[in-house]
Amino acid sequence: VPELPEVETVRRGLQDHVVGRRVDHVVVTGQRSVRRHGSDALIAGLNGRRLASASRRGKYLLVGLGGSSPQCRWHPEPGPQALVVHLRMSGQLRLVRAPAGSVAVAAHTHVRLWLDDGSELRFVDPRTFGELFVTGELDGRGVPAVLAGLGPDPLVEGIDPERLWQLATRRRASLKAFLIDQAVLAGVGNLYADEACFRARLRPGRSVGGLRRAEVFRLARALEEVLGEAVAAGGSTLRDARYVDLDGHPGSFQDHHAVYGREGEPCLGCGHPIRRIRVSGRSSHFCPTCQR
DNA sequence: AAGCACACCTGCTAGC
DNA sequence: TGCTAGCAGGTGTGCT
Repeated sequence: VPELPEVETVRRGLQDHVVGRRVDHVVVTGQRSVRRHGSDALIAGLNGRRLASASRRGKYLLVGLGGSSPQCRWHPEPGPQALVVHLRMSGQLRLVRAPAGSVAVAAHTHVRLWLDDGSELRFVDPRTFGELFVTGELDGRGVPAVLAGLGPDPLVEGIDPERLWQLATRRRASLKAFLIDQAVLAGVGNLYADEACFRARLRPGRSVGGLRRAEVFRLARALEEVLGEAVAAGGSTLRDARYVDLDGHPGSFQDHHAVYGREGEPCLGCGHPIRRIRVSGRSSHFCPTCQR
């Protein structure tokens, strides 16, 4: 559920309240959240480091690390490093500004970072799909090598409709599968794919290779609009998957969903009941009269 | 070789 | 009312 707009909202919170702080102490209580390189590597990579920047690529958060760069056996490469965070399905980053240790620790808190201003950054994740790791090997834009397979980020690089059209014509898969493919665009997930399809008046089950050029261009515009509005609204917070920002506040874009989570409810455009089907294994919502 | 099924998890809910 | 089976989905892997 956390997709580009939700992760971007968390990024902005980090930018405003965490960037510039130094990590004084790291505690890992959930090994699965640090499974990529292990807790020793995370602690060694973060201890004493300055959190120098907060960027994002797709659904990945990238916190640039400054300050002393320890030559340790876990991060022998010289040059810049970054803390990479992926929230996956249920991960949350929460900032506790009260004196460290004075606020009850929520269930499923797996990593705690004590910062030099007395605040504490916590990683909470009931389903433990999310992860944190420190990596070197950043390219010129500060993107880790492990994320090299991601396509352009709609907010960072923008959406090139011509490129989207070129990619679409070579495929036989569904429009839904195309949109949630992170190599096509980084950051679009099931929810915003459905909302963009509604705005472009295209059914998610359409074969993407069968789309006309004008339809793909319409899709590019729809994606830009939906993602932009969702970011402005602070993302979507659903009933079950309760995404919240750094301060625990929900987003409000769920109040503007046209189709997602609205099965059986009237289409905002024509009143016809919204339908839900499975496309490429994903729950897909659409209006059968407005979308072709 | 692209495209698909499946595993990984826990919390919520629809349906007995 | 209480229980459980099923569903939710991002990504990595493995199979076709």
